[in-house]
Amino acid sequence: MRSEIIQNPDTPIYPIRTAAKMLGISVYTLRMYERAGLILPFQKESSHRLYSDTDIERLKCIRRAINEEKISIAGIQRIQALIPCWEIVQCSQRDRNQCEAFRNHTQACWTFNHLKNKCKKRNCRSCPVYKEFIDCSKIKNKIIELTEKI
Amino acid sequence: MRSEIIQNPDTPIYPIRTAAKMLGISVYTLRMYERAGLILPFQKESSHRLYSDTDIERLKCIRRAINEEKISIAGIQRIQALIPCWEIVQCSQRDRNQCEAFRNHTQACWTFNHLKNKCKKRNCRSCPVYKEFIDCSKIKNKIIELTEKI
DNA sequence: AATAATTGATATTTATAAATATCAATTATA
DNA sequence: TATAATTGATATTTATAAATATCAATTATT
Repeated sequence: MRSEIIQNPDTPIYPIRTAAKMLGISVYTLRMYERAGLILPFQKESSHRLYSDTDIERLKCIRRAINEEKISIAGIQRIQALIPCWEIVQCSQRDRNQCEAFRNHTQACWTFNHLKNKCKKRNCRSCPVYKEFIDCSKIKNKIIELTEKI
Repeated sequence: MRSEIIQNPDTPIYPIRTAAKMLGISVYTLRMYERAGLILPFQKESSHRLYSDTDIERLKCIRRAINEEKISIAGIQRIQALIPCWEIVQCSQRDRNQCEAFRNHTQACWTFNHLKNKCKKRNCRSCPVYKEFIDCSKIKNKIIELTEKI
């Protein structure tokens, strides 16, 4: 409430119950989405989750996809798996070969442990792959953009 | 039965009832998939549908996606909409500007009437965009391939 | 000190997509 | 000529995903 004017929308501020209330859903549902790899809330040292305004936006998007657009959770996972992360983070051929996410086509890259490639040091929550695709509907435009460079 | 040895798998031979039996589903379901734009069966001059062996394969894939992988029909539509058709058929900038499918991100290109661009003359059923993606899981590899050319 | 969040496994409810089935009049097939 | 496919709109059934809710022991927050 206090510093809302200067608040960065990416700052994790809402505890899970507050986030659930803002979205009109239960805490259980929020955790279900997290287990499915659709979201990546901020984890404090204490292991308590915190959600930012951007997280809330992302979640609204997910809710819309499920409830209005009738895409199942498994469907959203498959769509997110098509984000061309290897181009966004500029993976080398070696990085790709070492990357489980690169080979996979069922889950978003941020649901993997990147132990062997350049994403090892990266915090997925602040990675452009995660941040750029709050809205699933932007993936096609990204693919267009990347194939246009040729 | 007769010429099965020399039969091209793309030749439309099975009437809808036969196709339904081969898949263990009803004729209604088959038409539902068609209305959703997931398949494009051959239409005779008489307007009766005929399905090829390749169509049956495609349908098995769709069944697997729905029943085992738990992707909803709306989800499959969104995934198919991400096939980079503009690259496969080599659309010009002008073609793209004239193409409804290019702008869309909810349905596969073959569900549109291509009246104004190079696909106008094309029969989607024999188009490589349709033929190459019998299996949805191949889309990511295509995107990789196309972004690798750079 | 009281309230809230954590884990994970499981159970229940509810909402709805998917699948099947009508209808009837028409046309095509074998 | 009997059987099968066509249209489109609508209705019903059924299967299951999505959502909510348990549990209890532990830890964190305010």
